Amino acid sequence: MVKHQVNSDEQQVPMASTPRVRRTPEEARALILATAGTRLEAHGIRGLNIKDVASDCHINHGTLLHHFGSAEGMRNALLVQLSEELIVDMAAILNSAAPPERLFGELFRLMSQSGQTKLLAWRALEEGAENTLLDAGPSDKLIQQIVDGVARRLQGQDVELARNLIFLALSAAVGWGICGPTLRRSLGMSDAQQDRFPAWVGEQLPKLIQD
Amino acid sequence: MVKHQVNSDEQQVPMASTPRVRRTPEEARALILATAGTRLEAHGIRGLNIKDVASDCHINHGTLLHHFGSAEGMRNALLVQLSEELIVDMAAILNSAAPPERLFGELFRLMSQSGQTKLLAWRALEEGAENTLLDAGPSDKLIQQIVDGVARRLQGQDVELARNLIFLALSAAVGWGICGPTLRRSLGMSDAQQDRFPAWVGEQLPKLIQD
DNA sequence: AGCGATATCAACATTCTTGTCAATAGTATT
DNA sequence: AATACTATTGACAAGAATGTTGATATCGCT
Repeated sequence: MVKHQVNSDEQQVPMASTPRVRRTPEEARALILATAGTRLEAHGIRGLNIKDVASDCHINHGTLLHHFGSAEGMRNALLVQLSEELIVDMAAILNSAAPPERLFGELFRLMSQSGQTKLLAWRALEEGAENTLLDAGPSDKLIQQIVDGVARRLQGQDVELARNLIFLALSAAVGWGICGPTLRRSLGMSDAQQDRFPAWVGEQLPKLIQD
Repeated sequence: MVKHQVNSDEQQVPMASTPRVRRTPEEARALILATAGTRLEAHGIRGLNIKDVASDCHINHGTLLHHFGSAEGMRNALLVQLSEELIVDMAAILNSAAPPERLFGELFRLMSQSGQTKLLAWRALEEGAENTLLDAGPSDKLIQQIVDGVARRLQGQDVELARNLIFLALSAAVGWGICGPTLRRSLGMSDAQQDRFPAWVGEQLPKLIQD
């Protein structure tokens, strides 16, 4: 291990005075959240600690706390951002003219691959069963978006049935997004078959409506 | 707060010498795992730290480490035990003479409420996407149990379809077990309707077979 | 009863994460 | 150019969780 080589020359120069990058609060928050999102994909929930996120941003972790108040604040902000992104993507699908089977399949694929889903599931697992607040935030708006969109597409069908179907699709999307690879291996399912799974779900679920 | 009242009398008695309970290793492990399981239900994953589990057992956390080697070892042992319990319950359902709709419904309910599911999901979330080993342990045996059981009940139907159905049911069970209450609230679904959901799933999924 | 094996305990050490604080350095405004 | 504002930084503090160690008490065995 090489220690700091302090010779007479370097002692004169007082450390090259690290040039600071000063961002607007918006820029800083955007940078941090983007990095956090990347870390969530790459390293899972444990990648969402402020030290590592700040390190990836090349900023001090105190700066991160300055912008988000706390580590939990950062995760909340990330959840909000991911939810908003998900809402946009979902609206695009719901407003498209795609046939129902594509509709369900795409929604399923979107939900299951979203980091938002992972964050919500992780919270539900971390906190006990009693503490599932989630404070009517962007998630509720998101779900409402889906319900409205699907209801619009089903035009006058049984609302109760539609709600159950959505509930099933969302539950499956969450479970598949989290444990999909694990279940796939255990089932001896091929990669190709797993890739087709969202489309298959999209084809099958609408069949339950016409019954 | 009452401090240790040390008077001249008690000074003679050198601390009442806490009576130790000495268990067999099997008893100790069983006690610890039972307590851990209870904590998992009550406090979520965060309840599975060795300090709290040991405290609930009224034992020192060093003792816990003595029996399981590490905190991760304890969680592994809990996962194994929960898996074995789940296998037993599942075998009872699969070997019963219940009609298919009850079969699926009961399997769904069982999977979704199992702590085993929560532990598996938590691992997948904590570690990044790359680390989904799970070492072909009791979970695989569990899944195989289901596949065999369902295949026996379906007798000669399309195996590919059956596998997809199982995949769907398991994914939905995982997602529902974790995020069910959250999704329910967001969907504006009543408690009663959510209670009927497993049964509904059990009725609907078999319909996809006869298609 | 004496003895060996080991389950148990208390105390300490380590590592990780979060959080605090005073000082510093860009940026905009006057 | 001087000044106010604040984003940024480094160093330190606090707490939680895991792990280590030596001593001790309990049980089975002779």
